[in-house]
Amino acid sequence: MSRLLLGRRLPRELYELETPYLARLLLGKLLVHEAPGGRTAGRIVETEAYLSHRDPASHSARGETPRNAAMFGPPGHTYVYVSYGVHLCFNVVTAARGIGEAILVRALEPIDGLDLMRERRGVKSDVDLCSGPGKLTQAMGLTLALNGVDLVEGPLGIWEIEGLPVDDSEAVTGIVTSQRVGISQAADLPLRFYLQGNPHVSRR
DNA sequence: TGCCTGATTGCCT
DNA sequence: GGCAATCAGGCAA
Repeated sequence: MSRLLLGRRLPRELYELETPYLARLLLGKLLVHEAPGGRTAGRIVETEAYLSHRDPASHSARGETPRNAAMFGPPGHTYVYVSYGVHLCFNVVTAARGIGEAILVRALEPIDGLDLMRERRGVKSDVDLCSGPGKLTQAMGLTLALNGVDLVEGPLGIWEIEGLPVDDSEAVTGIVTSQRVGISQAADLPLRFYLQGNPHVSRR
């Protein structure tokens, strides 16, 4: 996918933008992982914002612990954690160091390295490769070893690409704002964002 | 120390 | 639609 050369990696300053605003801005951007086994990349189609102490659903709401320490780290780094003891969730740390805000990437549209994704996931349909937070970490080969790493440089990054090919199975008509998925605290806050009509969004 | 819950997924009925 | 898998953190005792 030589188109990558036409894009630019998102700069540090971008990750200091207001978290809900940035969650919308990340839609359509490309998450790229250069792993030893090969490159995988996916277009971000669904995100959720998690705020600091003012958001009881956020891992950071009760202060810093060894588990959520990366969430309090510098912006533009990752926060990866184990969910339900089984799956991993991938977050982008935002706001200044010590604040504790992040964006959960909930779904990707597979763009590059599809064969490697299929191998890792072992599913029949390509729609099942990255259509959920636990699915995409598996498909992209993300591990706990990538918790706290820098997205501005290194093997894992987010790119803005000119003319990125888009899934044409359904027309994308805009950005939808809704309630976050799978939480009970502050469930009414409109902090989930996804591309309307995109078949890779986790819940339609 | 022990119990309960959860930013989920996939298999079973 | 129901439910098990599987484990770390939070909180009660």
